[in-house]
Amino acid sequence: MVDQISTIDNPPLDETLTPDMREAALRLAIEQFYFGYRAFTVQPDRILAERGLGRVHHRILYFVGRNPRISVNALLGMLSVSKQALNAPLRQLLDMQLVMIDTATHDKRVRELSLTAAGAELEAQLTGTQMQQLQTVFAQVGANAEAGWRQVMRSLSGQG
Amino acid sequence: MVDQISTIDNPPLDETLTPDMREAALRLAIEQFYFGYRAFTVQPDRILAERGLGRVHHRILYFVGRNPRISVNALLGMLSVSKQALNAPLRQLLDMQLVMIDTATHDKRVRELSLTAAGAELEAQLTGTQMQQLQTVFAQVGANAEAGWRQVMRSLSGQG
DNA sequence: CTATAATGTCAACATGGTTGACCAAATATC
DNA sequence: GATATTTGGTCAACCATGTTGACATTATAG
Repeated sequence: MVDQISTIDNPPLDETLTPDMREAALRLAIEQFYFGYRAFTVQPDRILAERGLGRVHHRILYFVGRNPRISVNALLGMLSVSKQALNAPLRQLLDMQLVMIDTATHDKRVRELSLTAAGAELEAQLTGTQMQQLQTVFAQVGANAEAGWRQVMRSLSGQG
Repeated sequence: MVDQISTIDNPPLDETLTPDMREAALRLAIEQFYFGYRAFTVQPDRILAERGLGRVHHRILYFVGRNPRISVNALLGMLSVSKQALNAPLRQLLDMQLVMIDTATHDKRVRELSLTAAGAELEAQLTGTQMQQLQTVFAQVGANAEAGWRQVMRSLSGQG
């Protein structure tokens, strides 16, 4: 695999390739995806570990930060986890006063989640490392490559 | 977040953006990365689940397939896990006759791993769904966007 | 002969997830 | 107003995946 990365020079797919070369190119892409994603999660994981938190907490902080006053149910939907899986880490974030909870005025069953100032600060730190990492890479490869990357990612996640 | 995806039209970064817009663009990229990667692992996970296997098994099958006669130690290095973590799933794959083991001729301590025919078949099926997914997306977005995506991924994983 | 390396295995533990069951409070419906 | 449904919380049992530490085996190296 390291072999492939060094000997095949990151070829794009086109119709002139033999099936074998096409397969090799696609396998290389899979590996780049895997290692790229892994590299992308290293820094936040390190910061989280210092506070005894994990990736779940990061995801909660991220989505609550992006969606202030989000309901528990809506958050569950975004994270695609069960409420039981959310319960423990969310309660932990509430105890640590990184997330705060309010009862909705329109429906008193609904609990609305928001970040506290401290929570927003931690979230900014976590996401900041990833934003910086992306910014560095985007600066390296240029706006054209960046736009291509976005297009592929959007299409993959079904938004394109 | 869905809001952002639908209202901001996937802007590339450039120096004319305000800091706020720059941050929004980078956050959008982070989300695309997260959801894109998640979408990328859904299909293999489904196939694996049918056989009672997990992602670990896929990773083992993949790297052994790409590196026939790989030693246990080398495999550990690629997966970045402890030998204890590898032990159980690897033994399972051996028991299921998807991976086979040989003693190296040059050093009888070393055990060399390869896929059996059945293992190669399953690996091809698993990786095949991902290759097809990528191929579809690449065809949709064109060779230029694909090349950009590869550049970004390579740079992220530290190969560029 | 002894030290080191490659592998395998056992135990204890942490994390993050699942499903099922059940409860309370608030709202919706008949 | 009685009843059903929705939202949320919690307990328990379980599974998958990972960790570290300790120890044994075998083979190679010095």
